[in-house]
Amino acid sequence: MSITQKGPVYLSIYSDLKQMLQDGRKRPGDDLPSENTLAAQYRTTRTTVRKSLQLLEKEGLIYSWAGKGYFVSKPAHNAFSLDFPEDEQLGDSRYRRISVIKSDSQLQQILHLEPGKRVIKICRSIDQGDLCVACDIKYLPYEKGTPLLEQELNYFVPFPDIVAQIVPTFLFYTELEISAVSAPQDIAQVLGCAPGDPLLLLQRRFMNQEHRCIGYGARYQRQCFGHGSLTAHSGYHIQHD
Amino acid sequence: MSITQKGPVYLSIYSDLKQMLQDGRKRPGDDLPSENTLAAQYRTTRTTVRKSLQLLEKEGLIYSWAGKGYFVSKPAHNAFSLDFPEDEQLGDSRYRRISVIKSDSQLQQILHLEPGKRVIKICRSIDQGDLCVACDIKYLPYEKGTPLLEQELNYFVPFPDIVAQIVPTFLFYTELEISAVSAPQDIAQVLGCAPGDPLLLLQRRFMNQEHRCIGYGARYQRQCFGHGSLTAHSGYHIQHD
DNA sequence: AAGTGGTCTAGACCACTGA
DNA sequence: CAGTGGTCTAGACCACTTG
Repeated sequence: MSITQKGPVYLSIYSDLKQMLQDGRKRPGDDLPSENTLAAQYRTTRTTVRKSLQLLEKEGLIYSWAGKGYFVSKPAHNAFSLDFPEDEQLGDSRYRRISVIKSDSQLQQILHLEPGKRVIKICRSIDQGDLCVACDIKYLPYEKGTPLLEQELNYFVPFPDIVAQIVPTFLFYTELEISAVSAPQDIAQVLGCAPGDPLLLLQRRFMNQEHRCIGYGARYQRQCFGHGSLTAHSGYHIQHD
Repeated sequence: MSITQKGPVYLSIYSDLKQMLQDGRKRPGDDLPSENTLAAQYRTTRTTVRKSLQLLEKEGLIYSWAGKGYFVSKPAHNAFSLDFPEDEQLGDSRYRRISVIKSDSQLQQILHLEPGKRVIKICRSIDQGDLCVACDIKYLPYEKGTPLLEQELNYFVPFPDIVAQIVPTFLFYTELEISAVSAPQDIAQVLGCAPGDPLLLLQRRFMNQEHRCIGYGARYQRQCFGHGSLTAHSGYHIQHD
């Protein structure tokens, strides 16, 4: 039954089964051979067979139902994975400015700050050649006596890593909001585009476990030459291609 | 050592270890107790301990290095998951029109068709109350003699499911491209907005295993009242909250 | 050489689904 | 009731890393 002969047994079983899904021999909703059947077929034990099946289950290709068996699942073609490019990946940074400012009411609301509390503001413009493709404003609550932070800001440290110095990296998550806006006057000037031009607005909110925002970043991104758009993927091509 | 007493042993070990990550006792780069150590601690076998560790590994919280041990990984705060809302989730469909048209050169390029080949064109507008929030154009290569397809198109079948009738559902994946555009004349008319207004343009390309586009959809989406933007998430809050 | 994770065996008992 | 998956035991051998 096994075509693949090299490597661990459980990988042979795994790829044999996966092949059956990929060439349409097994379709969504169909059932798979039982663990015992497979164990007999491959002359191995249930433990090994289970390892193969759980690999497929983890990938979302199949699911199990105790007492019934394994079944082919229906792919979720609406679940996308998206890689958010850091500024550095997007282009070169021409303009960069860090300042500590008094928070206004809007910032106080976003970052849940007491009035008068100060925030670090990081501005940046990102170029590709002569063209400015994006500009970026980030805000962080300012805590005095975090020398590390002040050090790091002089280098090109990705924003999540900066946030991770305030809160341990497992204790926060990120929300990304993607929208389209007309270029405001000041942004248009930085980007060198006309006010009113359509821009992608990417807002990142870094949230702690209590779901409070501990860091905020807004990137205005311009459309140009195949850049300036975001791409995401769904389906089973990414896994092993 | 175990705090959790209910349920399977491997879940106790799992949540104990996870707790150590979440409260900062173990930080990215730190090593974890060895399988043998844990097995002794919990008075169980390596097999059971491995099950716990592989759960954490699958979630991306830790990784293993044969011969060395397990280590806490650095979270990828740039990897987002995004749920693409189907038309039905977005609002009600007011306008809907299906037609079979001759492909022009642009469509032929997108869908890799021979000249003259016909395509199914599905137009739709999506409303929330009195407001049109999005409009949507989808293209599919037209194959005569697929009565199923023609049936389904009269109902509200999600686009991926329609594509799945051409190609088995495991044999294609989706690419999503997100960009910002100025509303073209015709789209503006449908949406009831001014030409030139900023719109989110969401283009979906359904690709087969040979990376050829077998279905295309473009949605122009308008900004309004907290709707009209896409949100994505990254980090470890989604898993078990 | 001792310890680590990776693979695998040959059993066991359980709760559950279905005829 | 026989069959299924879920959990677990108590071993084994391997390749690898580290002192």
